[in-house]
Formats: sequence, structure tokens, C-alpha cells
Amino acid sequence: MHTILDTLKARGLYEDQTSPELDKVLQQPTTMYIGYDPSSSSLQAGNFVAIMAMAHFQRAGHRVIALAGGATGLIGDPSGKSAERQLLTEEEVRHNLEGIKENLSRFLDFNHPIVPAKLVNNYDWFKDITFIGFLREIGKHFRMTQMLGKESVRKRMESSDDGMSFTEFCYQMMQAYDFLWLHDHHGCRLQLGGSDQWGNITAGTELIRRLRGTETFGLTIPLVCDSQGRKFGKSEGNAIYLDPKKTSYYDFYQFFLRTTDADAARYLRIFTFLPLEQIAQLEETVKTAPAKREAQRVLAEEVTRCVHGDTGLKVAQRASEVLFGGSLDGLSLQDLLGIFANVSSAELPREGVVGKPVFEVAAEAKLFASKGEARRLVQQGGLYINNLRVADINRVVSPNDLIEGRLAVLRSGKKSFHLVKIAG
RNA sequence: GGUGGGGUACUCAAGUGGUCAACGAGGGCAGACUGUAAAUCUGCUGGCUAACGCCUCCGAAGGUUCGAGUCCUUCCCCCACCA
Repeated sequence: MHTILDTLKARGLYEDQTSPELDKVLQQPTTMYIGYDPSSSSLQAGNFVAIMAMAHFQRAGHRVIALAGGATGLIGDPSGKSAERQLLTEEEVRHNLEGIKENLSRFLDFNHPIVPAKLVNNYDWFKDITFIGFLREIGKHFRMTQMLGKESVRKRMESSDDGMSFTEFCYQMMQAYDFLWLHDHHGCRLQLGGSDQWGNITAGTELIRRLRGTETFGLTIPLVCDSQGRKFGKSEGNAIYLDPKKTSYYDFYQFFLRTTDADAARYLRIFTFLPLEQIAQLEETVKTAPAKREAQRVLAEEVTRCVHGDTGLKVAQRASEVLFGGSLDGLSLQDLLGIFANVSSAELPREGVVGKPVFEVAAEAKLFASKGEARRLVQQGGLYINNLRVADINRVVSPNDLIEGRLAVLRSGKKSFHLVKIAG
């Protein structure tokens, strides 16, 4: 019988499972959960894989629970980290949870008539636990050899010039307890996670087996990398966020549009709900007409629409057309402001712009960390004002450069845009 | 608590008295070529400067010296072994 696992496998959303029994279990509606780390106020493209997997589960009629790690976020998961993590304050975590809630609501149906998604915060059940209580009831069931054997622990111990604090070492117990709690209170039988979560997940299934005698399952999804083997979800050194305040519609759309040929079809399977047949066709076009970049276009369109809705997509597409169309002539201030609605911008007083060298204005507008950096870029021919290259280091901003006297569009390199607005 | 090893720029990593703003690699940024792709090639990658140059910098604070990343003292942190 066809189960959700087949879907995940076919789409590249499957890495491993704890037991073959899971296939049978998933023939019935099952409750599963996945945890999110509140170390940032917005989920990133990297979390996207897990979100998609979860959405597929809900679509297949399973009950899904998103667990926000309000408590575990205060401790820090060592998995996949080479160095001790910076601890977040309680306020930071609380603030970040709000953002994550917002992100998730775009993918999961919290109002589904039969299987509404749930969002829980593990702080709710950890906050009243005492140290002694936890050690007696939970800690007792953990064996040192197993805990030390976890890859996340071993790696850090072996790298021998770093080590690991007791706090992080305890993380696996907390995640195991989460699973136990959800098992007891929500009948949760499956935990999904990235492949780096394997150790934490099995800690949970072990704990539940010992304490409750029931079998629960773990399922991992692959860590998605680009064809270069780099971790997916970074653009120009910055993470791609789902929150439009952190990553603009335009940048978000562009990130996917710039996908390399080798990754396009794979990403379509992972990040969209398009039927596999259609993706196969698109994959064909990558080979037959690569210059059209149709697969990339569809990918960017689908993902942007899913995350930012039709309006976000429109803004991103319009901006892309204009910005890669060459001249900005004939565009009104209104047009530009609309297009660049959430492209980074800076407001400067008129006297700080007109008559000043362009590179200085760019630095002043915080486009660069320092004047030297801005200067360097000009010397290398990488700075543009209103899509015209700044050829001379002494090139100043003239009144004519200001669109309707109010706005200049600066660009570094091919694709990074910034606005300078005249204040007042 | 004891003994030994270690803390250098975004990361890894050279350097053990001047020639060190600090070798090298990776990453990042920019340019050329292209299809807003990949690969390749080139340049840049502490701050200020058109430039000469000036200033700040090698865990922290002191000290020795004409001169310290490099030597000494104290302190902080990490690792390993022992207790």
C-alpha cells in the first residue's frame, strides 16, 4: 500500500527511519511531531525541508504537531555544531517563537476540520520540572555509554580542542522527554527531524520504550545541499529567511530563480507540491533549453507564492523585470518605491547626498561596512547608480541622479540593490 | 587542585625580537566570459586616504627592550592526562 513514506522518498524528503515497522503504522492516520529551534526570529530556507515534509504529512491525513523549543532553545542543541552554543535569553526565545508561529501558519492548516495542525511550546511542560524530579524520573533511564556514544557528543569530544559543556550534553534528554510528553498527551508516535537529529530522536524512542513499553518511531529527512555540497539556504553569505522583514520578497524570489541547472529539478521536488510528472517535464526543459531557465522560474514562482502569497510574488516578479531590464528611465518615483517596497534602503538628508562622491554616499547609507570597502568596489567597477556604472572614484551625485528629486538606486555587483531616499 | 598543550583576522592555519596589517588555504565580494547557471580566469578582502602615508590589531592587563604577535609576570578561557 502506498504511504506517505513513498511520497517523501519520491520527492527527496527521505533519509532514514528507525524501524521498518513504520511503514505499517503509517497506513493509519498517525500523530507526528517535529521540533523547531527558536534561535532566530524567523525560520530559514534551511528549515524549509522539514516544513514541506510536515505539510505532506498533513495532506496525507496525519496529525501534525509543531513543537517550538522554548525550553530547549534555552539550552542549545549541540547536534551539527562544532562549538559551544551561545545561550539565548528568555526574552529572545519568546520573541523568536512569535515569528516562527507566523512562518508556520503559511504551510500548516491550523483550522483543518479533521486533522488541524497544532503548535506547542515545550517550555510549558519544562518550566515546572525540578532538577531532582527530572533526574529521578528521566535521568535514571539514560545510560552514560549511550549518551556519550551519540555522534553529536562524540564529535565534539574528539575534536579535542573544543569539548562540550554539561548543559549541551543534557540536551538529548530534554528532547527525549519532549517526545515522551507528546506521546503521553497527544498520542504522538513519530518524530521527524533533520538527519543531524537522529541521536536525539532515538533517545526519545528509547526512553518511551523503557517507560511505557510502546514502540515509537523516528524519521529523518536529508540535509539539503546544492550541487556543490554547500548547505542549502544561503545567499551571498546571508541566510534566506521566510520573514519578509528579514529577506525581501525580491531577494527571496531571486534566491530560487538563481538555482543552478543541476539543482533545479531536485529543488522542485523538495520545495513545491507540483505533481512529479510536471517536474519531470520541467527537468527536460533544463536539458533542451537551458537558457530559458523555465524550471528555475517555476520554482521561484511556486515557492514565493507559497510563502508570500500572490501579492508578494507580484512584487518580486515586477522588481525582477525592471531591475534586469536595464535602464530605469521612465519609471516614476511611485513605481520604484513599489518595486523596492522591501529592498533595503536608507534615508539621508539632501546635503549628505547631492555633490558627494557616490561611493561615500553608498558607505553613508550603510551599504558597506566602511568607506574603504565602497571605494574598492568602485575601483573594481562594481558600483552602479540608477543602473549606470560608477566609472570614476570622484563621480559625485548630481541633482539629475535623483529620481523626482527624492531617490537614487544604488547597486553593487549584478544583483544587490539598495535605495537612498532623501529625508524630509 | 597538579602537570602538559593551547587561545592569531569570517574560518582553518603559519609566524618564537625588527623586513608583520601579519605566509597559506577556505570562505566572501567584485570584474571578464555566459543564460541573473556551472566551470574557468583576474583583482580585492582591518580603519582613514586620490595617493605617499598615518592609525588600530595577534585572549586581558602590566613589564623588559631603541623595537614584541614573538621574551617575562599576573589574570581569564579552552583541551588532555592525573588527583
